[in-house]
Amino acid sequence: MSILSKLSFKDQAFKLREDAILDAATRILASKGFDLMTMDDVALEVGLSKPSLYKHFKSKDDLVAEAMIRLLDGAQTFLDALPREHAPTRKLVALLEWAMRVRLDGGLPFLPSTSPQVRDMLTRNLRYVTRVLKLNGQLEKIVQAGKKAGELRMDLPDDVILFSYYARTCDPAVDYLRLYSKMNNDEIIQHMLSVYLDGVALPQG
Amino acid sequence: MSILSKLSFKDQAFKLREDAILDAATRILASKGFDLMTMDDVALEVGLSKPSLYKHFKSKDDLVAEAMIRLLDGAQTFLDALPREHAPTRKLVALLEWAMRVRLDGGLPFLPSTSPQVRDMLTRNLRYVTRVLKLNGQLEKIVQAGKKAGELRMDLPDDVILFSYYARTCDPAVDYLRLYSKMNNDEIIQHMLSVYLDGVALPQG
DNA sequence: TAAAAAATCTACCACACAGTAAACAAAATT
DNA sequence: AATTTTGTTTACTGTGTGGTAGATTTTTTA
Repeated sequence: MSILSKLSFKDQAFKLREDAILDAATRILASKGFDLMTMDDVALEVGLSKPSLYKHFKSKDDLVAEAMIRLLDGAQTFLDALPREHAPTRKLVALLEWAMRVRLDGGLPFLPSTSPQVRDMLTRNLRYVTRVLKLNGQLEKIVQAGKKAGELRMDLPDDVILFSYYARTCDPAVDYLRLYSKMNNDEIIQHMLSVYLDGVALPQG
Repeated sequence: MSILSKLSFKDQAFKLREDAILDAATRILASKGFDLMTMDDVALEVGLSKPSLYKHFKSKDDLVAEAMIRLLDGAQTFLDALPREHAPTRKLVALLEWAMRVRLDGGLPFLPSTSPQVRDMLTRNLRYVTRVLKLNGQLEKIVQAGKKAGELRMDLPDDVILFSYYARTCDPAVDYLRLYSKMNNDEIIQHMLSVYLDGVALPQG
């Protein structure tokens, strides 16, 4: 076994542990939120001791930011994999559906609308901000294409369409529907998409 | 001055201080969120010492719950004051507009979607839950009336319309529009309402 | 104005949690 | 096998904050 392959094996193991930590952090974040998540929680869940976490992530903020970055990377990968020929709205819907499903499966919501402190912490993380800007730029183009194609309302500013879009990925209505309605995940997603696209009002005429 | 009027004067002063505390808590909650708000913050802002706060509210949770209750009472009052002859959707829109304006003026969002802990804390507060249930019951009836009147989509469950409604009162899109767009509050509100009612998609045909 | 009562504040406690130093164990290297 | 190196853990520190006891001031009553 060469030095190189040994190193890569080590790195592989290291990466595996890192993913396990991120998985645990993601689960706990999704269930308890940032402030109630302690580093001891994460260490217990992943089966390591707290100091070992700090070999991988230099702080709690860093750990959470990395979890969010992994989520964004997943979104980017999903978006990149969509057939180029799909209509703009179809792409938007597909990604939103993906984000909702991630969340309903115990994952994190896209937007950490949760609290100002988390938002501030993330905006201080360059790696995170870079990814947000990239994704945002692509989605902005898709929205503009959707308008041109006559799929999206021209009278709404791009901003409004986009921010409403992001907001749907962390919409508390999803949580409440899961808690208090008898719907399954697919029904919840379909209704949320329907409200986002067509609104709740009956079109007159 | 009789004993009775003295007592009522005292009570009045007490009530005034209590409102001042709630005002301060509301401002701080709206800006920093629950977890970053400390009782020392509130005491400083209102110009009292911390122990004095505890003469009015037995805990931080209690203080925050009372702030939310005051907000709900405001909503209830607003709803009660709406002319009975207004169409259902008009009532819904008026209340939603009111809630958004409160928030844009530095008040609290209706739904504490912020974090699971706050939600749990509130659901343990009977006074809060009672008000939520009452308001929810009335809004449910308005939604049903709106469907009957042909204003709201019949194919959407009441749940979906209602939870989406609540979610709009704490929609992060509002924050982002305020931060990153050049719109004034009225424009933001109009666009948010428009998206809720009619969606972002162009109606085909 | 003196005594009693109420309100308010200073100074503190207890606890939870992020982060770390140093002892300890395991692996790799010779 | 001996030695170094790497990785892990136990046990701790420091800080921030919710909450409180007791001193202190203010107000009320006589």
